[in-house]
Amino acid sequence: MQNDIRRLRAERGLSQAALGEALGVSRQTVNSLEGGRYDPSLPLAISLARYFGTTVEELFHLPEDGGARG
Amino acid sequence: MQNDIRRLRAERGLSQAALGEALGVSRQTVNSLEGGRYDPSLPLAISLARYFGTTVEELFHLPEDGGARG
DNA sequence: CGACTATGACAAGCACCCTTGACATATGTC
DNA sequence: GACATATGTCAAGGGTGCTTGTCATAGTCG
Repeated sequence: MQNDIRRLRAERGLSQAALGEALGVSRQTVNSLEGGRYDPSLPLAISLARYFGTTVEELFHLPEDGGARG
Repeated sequence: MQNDIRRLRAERGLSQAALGEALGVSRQTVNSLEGGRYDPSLPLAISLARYFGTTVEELFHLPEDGGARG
């Protein structure tokens, strides 16, 4: 499942550790999410979307989703 | 974590089993989600929101959210 | 009553989310 | 070279999402 965490974090000049702290998770969790190693829990996904001022649907993309290609 | 699954399902006249089948999960999963026994995974949450024509943020409410109380 | 549907709930089991702790590389500063 | 920050990755462990299987209750239909 793809996401835009890395891009949004970089736009804000945050380190993975700083983002993790702001969200109440470890830096390894942020790193794993950015690397697509696994999907966040629903509460964490909502917290992430809120933190970046966007929505869960904008931040995370289902595999069947296709993306903004067409 | 609260959600509006039961209400939306009832509005459509679906059984828990029918909804589960439409989403690719078991009826026990639907039952547990409605009963608030646990939160869905992120992919399932997105699928649910889509199925009901709403958003994850509308369908699921963080505990700190307060709700429509004031 | 007998059969079917819908719902609620529990148990065991597997996979996954997230944690802490650790090791490695790359960059920048002194 | 020594130190600090930022990132990537692995391991072990605990909590939880979802599965199949099962039992119980309530309502409807014959």
